[in-house]
Amino acid sequence: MDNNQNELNVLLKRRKDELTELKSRGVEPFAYEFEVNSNSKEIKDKFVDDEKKEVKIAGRLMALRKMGKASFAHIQDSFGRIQIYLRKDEIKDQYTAFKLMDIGDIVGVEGYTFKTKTGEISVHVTNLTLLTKSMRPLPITKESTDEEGNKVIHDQFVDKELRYRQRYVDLIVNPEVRDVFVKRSKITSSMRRFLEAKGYLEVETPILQPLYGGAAAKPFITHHNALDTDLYLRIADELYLKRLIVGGFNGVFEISKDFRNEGMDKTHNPEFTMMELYVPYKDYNWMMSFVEEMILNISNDVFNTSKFNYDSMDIDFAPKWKRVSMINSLKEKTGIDILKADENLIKETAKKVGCDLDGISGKAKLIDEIFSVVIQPDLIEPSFVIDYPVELSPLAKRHRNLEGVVERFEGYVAGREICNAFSELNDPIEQKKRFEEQVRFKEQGDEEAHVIDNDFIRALEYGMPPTAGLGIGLDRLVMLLTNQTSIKDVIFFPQMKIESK
RNA sequence: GCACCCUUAGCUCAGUUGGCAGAGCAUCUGACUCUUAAUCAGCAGGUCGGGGGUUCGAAUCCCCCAGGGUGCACCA
Repeated sequence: MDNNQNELNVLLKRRKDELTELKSRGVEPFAYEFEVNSNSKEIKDKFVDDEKKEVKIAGRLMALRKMGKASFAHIQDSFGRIQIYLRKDEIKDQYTAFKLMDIGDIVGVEGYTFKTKTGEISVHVTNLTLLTKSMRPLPITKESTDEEGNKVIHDQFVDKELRYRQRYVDLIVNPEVRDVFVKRSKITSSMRRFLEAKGYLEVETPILQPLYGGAAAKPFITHHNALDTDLYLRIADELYLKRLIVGGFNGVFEISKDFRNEGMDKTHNPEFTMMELYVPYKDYNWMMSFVEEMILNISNDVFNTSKFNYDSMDIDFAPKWKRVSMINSLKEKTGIDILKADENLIKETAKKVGCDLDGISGKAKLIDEIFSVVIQPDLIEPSFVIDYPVELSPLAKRHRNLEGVVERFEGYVAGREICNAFSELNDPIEQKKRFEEQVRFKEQGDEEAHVIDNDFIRALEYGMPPTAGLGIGLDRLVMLLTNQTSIKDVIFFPQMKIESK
């Protein structure tokens, strides 16, 4: 990139010249360390009027107001911004060096706290050390305060492409971006603590797999040279985690990346983060309560509330979430019993409710499609949709009472799916039949149908206890809790096309 | 994958009917010891995303390409 960079070259050259000039004055432009004993936030929080407290802080110069023999500047550290004040008569040569510094340079500041006559808590500099000379100009944004005291940002750095490709710049100049990712980290660690406190073991299973399974999706294919064999990047953790339940663990979970070779949009990135949990001797009813408890716990832990607003929708994670039977709700909305209806009737119904049937075949997929049109958009408050057609769920256990459905639920919030869970199928004979059915789907052209995993069958043959399993898409959960409508805004480095030139 | 929209200075954006490519900020020069979107004066900065076409003349109209965004399709 960087086409047409004459002007940019001028700016880069200027900074290079300054670097040379600083070196010739004996200033090391890339220092080795600097010990701090405070930060921008702590200084502001603990400031007492008339107290000149000695502090050492470090940060990036983000605004400069040079006035001949005295200057103000704002430096930004990982906690925020604070103003510094420098006088030539006090810091002498360092003031000359300061005049060669730019927005973007990282400095170490020694000084004492004070309040300016306009009331801003600041640091009066007694020693200024250049820590890193910035060789490239940052996008300049400016902040002001309107009459109501709200912060107004001018010339905000908004180019989506540049922000995603150069996330480091985005993080420097758009503080709210940083907040989202801090929240993301806290959500993940809160979830991890919750699961560990319940006594479940965090494990790691293969990302490179000779067979892919556990979900309906197209995989990425890669090649191992020494084994001279193709391997798949995992599309789900499920089948390996269930092998570990066979192995006797009292509950295992994994938080990690899955990969699906499919389209990209506001809710899909080719690599995404999943949390999968498997707990022996439990079923999907137990898991529903568990999800309610876990999500509530995370929202209270990280946000101190169970109430959120997502994309103008009010959401409350306080239990108990609504239970919606897929079969019954479809009966109510369309008047047909989808389990008894034949494919033609279902197809007619699908057309009637306005489904786009391109590329959709088979009873199960038609049902799924009708559901997504007539039910899903109304699931704003946290809800569990329960009891799915067996054809859609080859790894789930048949319902103990209802014919044709499995014990499965998906959690929906704000019309979006956030988790998927079931009573796990542990009958190896039936599992084999279900896999064989998937193979038939595949032969009929369903590219996403499961492949048969004989080692997994073998594991089940040794005996897997009744088990409840759960998958939560972390990225989407983070989107909900941080009110982001694009998955790209909760992933540091979303997948982009390769930069040309 | 399909449709539509966007791409002009380092950043944010104007640019009329096709008629000399503009502003603010940043940079540069100078002034300025409590400023805060600092201020004041001056200078400079462009292959208008790339390529082709129409035209006396294209940032502007047409075609192709690239990147990005949005919607649809598919999926979690």
